[in-house]
Amino acid sequence: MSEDQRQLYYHDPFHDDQLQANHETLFSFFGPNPTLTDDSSPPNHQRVHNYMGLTRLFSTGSSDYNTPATNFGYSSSSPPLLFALEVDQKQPLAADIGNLFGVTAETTPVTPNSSSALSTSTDQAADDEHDQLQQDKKENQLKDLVENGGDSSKKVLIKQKKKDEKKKREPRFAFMTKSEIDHLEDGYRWRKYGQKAVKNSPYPRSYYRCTTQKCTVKKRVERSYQDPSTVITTYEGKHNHHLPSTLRGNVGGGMLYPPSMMAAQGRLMTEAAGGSSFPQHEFLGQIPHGFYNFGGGHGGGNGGAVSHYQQSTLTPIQQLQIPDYGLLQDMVPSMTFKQEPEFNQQA
DNA sequence: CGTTTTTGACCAGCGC
DNA sequence: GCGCTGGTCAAAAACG
Repeated sequence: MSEDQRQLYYHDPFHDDQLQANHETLFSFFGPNPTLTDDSSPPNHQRVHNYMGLTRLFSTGSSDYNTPATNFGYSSSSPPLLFALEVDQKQPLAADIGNLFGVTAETTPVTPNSSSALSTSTDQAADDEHDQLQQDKKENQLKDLVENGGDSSKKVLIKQKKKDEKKKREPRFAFMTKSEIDHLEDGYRWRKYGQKAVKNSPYPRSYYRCTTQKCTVKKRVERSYQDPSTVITTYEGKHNHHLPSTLRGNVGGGMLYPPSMMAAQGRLMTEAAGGSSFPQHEFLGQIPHGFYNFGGGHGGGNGGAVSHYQQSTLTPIQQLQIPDYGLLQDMVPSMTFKQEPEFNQQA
């Protein structure tokens, strides 16, 4: 591992409250081009292609669109996570995070020993405590209402119940992506339904909804104001459908890795997940042969590469296990993760 | 013409 | 209660 990569790892664009990381899940797949800390360097290196799809990255390739979530072991007791991914792309990125995690349950406190550049764990704990207080408060209010009786109270009660139901949020998973474009292609079709200015940030936040009927998955896309080259994509909910067969300028379900990712020795920032037990695996060796030769960057026309990729035999990694999250390699069969040594040493 | 994006308005939660 | 902020709605505009 290079020093640059180390720097990249410890770059912390989320120590502020911009991401609301304590509610979310952030995963980090930083690549070998640690430009997060040095964006002054022009992209003069060859960007072989700049299109990728996490759809396949995080799905096993099986037809079970919920498999990744299952494999990831996300449950009501799972702490939030946040991925960060360097894509170094100009073309859309595919990122099927929503389907990846396919979550339905609420998040619960994260393990307190999670070392985090994101400061998510302690914040999460505090937040949950706060949530609990709020919940207690509400319960007391409801109790009062019931005890006092009366029609008006009933109405308020109903309203309150509705509120509570409405407030139940799907868990969220946020990805950091080093990208020049905001909305990253991820294999699903999204309709933008809102855009808001973000406090303390010159960059707006966009709100998208999955266009598939009865699918309630949403995602938010915003650019980090601390590192404008980084896009923060937050998924909420679980897709109840497969990838659309027809996609705009995309290959349905196709997964194309950018070289930066492929050579990334993809690593996971594990602090939110308990931070530690990633075995040392190499990633580079699993790049499908000839993968770099497809025509990404030319806009579309990448079916051949997908075909090639899909035909590639990827080395399964059985040992990769994330505490509380299950086997990540089931989700990311083409990738191995290197553990940042420092993450082993809990502060 | 159907779909998607834009954008101002609206609402809810929260802190003061 | 008021103001701020995040999130959503929905009509109009833009797009393919």
